[in-house]
Amino acid sequence: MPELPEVETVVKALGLALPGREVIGVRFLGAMRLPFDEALARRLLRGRAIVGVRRRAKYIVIDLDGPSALLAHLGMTGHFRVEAESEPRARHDRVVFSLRGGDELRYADARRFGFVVPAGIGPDGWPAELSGLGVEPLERAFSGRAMLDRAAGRSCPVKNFIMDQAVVVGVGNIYASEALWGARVDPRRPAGDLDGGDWDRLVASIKKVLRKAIRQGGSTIRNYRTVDGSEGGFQRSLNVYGKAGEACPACGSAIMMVRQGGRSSFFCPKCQD
DNA sequence: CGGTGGACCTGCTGGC
DNA sequence: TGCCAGCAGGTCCACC
Repeated sequence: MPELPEVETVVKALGLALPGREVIGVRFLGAMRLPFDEALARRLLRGRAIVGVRRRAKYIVIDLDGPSALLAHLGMTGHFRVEAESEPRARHDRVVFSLRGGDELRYADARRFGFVVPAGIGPDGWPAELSGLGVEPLERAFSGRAMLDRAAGRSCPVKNFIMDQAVVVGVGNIYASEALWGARVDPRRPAGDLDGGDWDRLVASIKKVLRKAIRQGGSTIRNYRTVDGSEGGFQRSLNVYGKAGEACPACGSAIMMVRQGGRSSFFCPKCQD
């Protein structure tokens, strides 16, 4: 489900709803990718106020006062809701945090690829679990020059390379295809074969696509919803993702789909080479 | 170390 | 109408 724009949208919504709220109870309802230590969570969280919500890569960090936090990843189908405790539980609710005042923060995840866990904050200001991640794509350090160097000698397809979270974070299957189309780069080209001009265009395209998608609240293709249940809007701006056989918006050629690393890639065989 | 492919899960859709 | 293959926005691990 969620790539950087979707996670960013969720973080913004949680950031409006949660800070100042005190956690007074934690319930683990079962079946998550990572086991949830309910006793530890109660000890770390109960009686503590949420002070902020931030994003690193596709991870969500919910900070509490003191050296503790909740670390979450939405996987493919994870989502948070903040609603009154009187609202009925959803089928796939996994963890419920009771907040003083009667609301609950609920994490639900049908496919269980995501998780929420209590986490400590390390000396770098982030949970230790987040070490080893690549550069944030909207920061200045993510540049064509840096990517040209990073990709030297790499033979994997450029589409897989830009989805490698150890290289650059936040780019997933939708925005990889969209950014490559915008930069007119064939997703099948070996990453190490791109020249400086290619990388300048591709990096600019990634930034542009992600920024626009953030402005539109992410893409809702099927599952994704923000915290209040509303949909994103960027699905209306997609040029190639999910559009095999349709006309390329730039040249009218039929958009092609190929499998790369077990994922579907969409591109225009005429514009992208 | 780098590249590839499968595993992990459930739910929905499209074709027969 | 009903069934089933195939596919889904992510990550991790084993194997070459």
